Amino acid sequence: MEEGPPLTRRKLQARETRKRILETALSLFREKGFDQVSIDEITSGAGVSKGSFYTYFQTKSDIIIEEFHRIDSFYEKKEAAIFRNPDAVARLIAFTRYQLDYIHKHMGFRTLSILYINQMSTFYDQKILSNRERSLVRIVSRIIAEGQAVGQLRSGDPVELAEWMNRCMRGFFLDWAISKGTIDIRKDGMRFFSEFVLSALCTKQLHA
Amino acid sequence: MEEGPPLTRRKLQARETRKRILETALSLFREKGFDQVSIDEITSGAGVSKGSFYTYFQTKSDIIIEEFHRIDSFYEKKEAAIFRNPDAVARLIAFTRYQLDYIHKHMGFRTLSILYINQMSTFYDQKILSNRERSLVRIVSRIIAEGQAVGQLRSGDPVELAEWMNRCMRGFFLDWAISKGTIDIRKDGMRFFSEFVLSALCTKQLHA
DNA sequence: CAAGTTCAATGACTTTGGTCAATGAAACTG
DNA sequence: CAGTTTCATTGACCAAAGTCATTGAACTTG
Repeated sequence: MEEGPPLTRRKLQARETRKRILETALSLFREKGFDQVSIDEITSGAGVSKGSFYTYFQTKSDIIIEEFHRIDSFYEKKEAAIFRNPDAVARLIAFTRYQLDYIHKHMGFRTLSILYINQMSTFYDQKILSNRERSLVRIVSRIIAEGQAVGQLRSGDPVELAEWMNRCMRGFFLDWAISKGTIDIRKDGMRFFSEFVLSALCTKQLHA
Repeated sequence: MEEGPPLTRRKLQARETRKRILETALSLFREKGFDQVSIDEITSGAGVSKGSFYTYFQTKSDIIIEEFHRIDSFYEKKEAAIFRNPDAVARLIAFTRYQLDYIHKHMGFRTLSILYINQMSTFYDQKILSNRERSLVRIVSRIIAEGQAVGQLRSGDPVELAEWMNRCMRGFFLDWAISKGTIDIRKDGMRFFSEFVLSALCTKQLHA
């Protein structure tokens, strides 16, 4: 999958150090919460110096970013199940349900906040959220394209429509993050999606 | 408008101090940018101690929050002009154009980032963005209700629909903030709104 | 108006995220 | 294998946000 870099002993050691920092940090975050963990705590826990932390990560929240990428492999894993649904609308609903469940179960609003804050603050942007290469965009735009082919969904560039749909959901996640989880992510999220966002994608209204 | 608290000399002095801090801070932010201004700089500029800053504001970004409220009086001022448009769709488009223009001209993506970051971080939430009392919600839900009455817009609770619409726009602003202003807020924002969000509000599709 | 209370204001102090010049072992090179 | 370069690692250092015990003038009370 990846190209093979020359794996010298040094590189191996470096990779090991990076991994140890990452895992120590994640474990501490899980235990005490992001804000309650200092970088000194992470590095002394991992048995490295503070400087080492910064050779591998730009900021404390970069650790969270690293974890975030897992969501895309989750989508990949669910792709087949999503496409087992009969039509585009059912697929989009299934997709959204998986998304809400995953974020509810594996991320939480605090992590999502950190992610958004990181993305707004950092200048060396990794363009994580709006990267068109993401599985998120790939899967949704595929569903949309197929829905258009059978006339179930409105016309327009499928990738752009996927971005627009995801953007609306991002608005929901932002509201959720700001509400500190007060909003019911699964119930309110599904309602917002199926009652509102989805209808922007359909050629006719779903609801009388 | 406000109830009259007993205005002792002390309270008067306190109000004056608060005002001086606020204005010094805003002026420095405008001059050098939020991140380039330290609290020490603000307080020494205002001729008060650092502790004073924290008796009036919880964090540095609270200053920005204070400014943010101006946008609602801007909406109020534009309300009449908005309602001069012939129908609900035209009004919603006009509203959105004013919104995008205002944010483009008077806020900028950095200020918006700070606002969102503040809202996600602070625990003593002032619930600024999703507060149903805001003019933003009042005006939009009024447009929607009138649009429903003449059958131009879909049915549903106007306040909820207004929140949903605003949420979608918040998604756009988040993307804009993350893109560091790379996205063209007025062009792309109008397109996103009129081509996508708006169609979730209409009984029939606008575009063939 | 004297004694007691409030509270705006202070600034030294703590915490913590982030920097960077120095180090030396590992990796090249001829 | 001696000389040179690379680069992971270090930890003292810095900047700046945020805390809090203390102060004393402004207020209240009897």
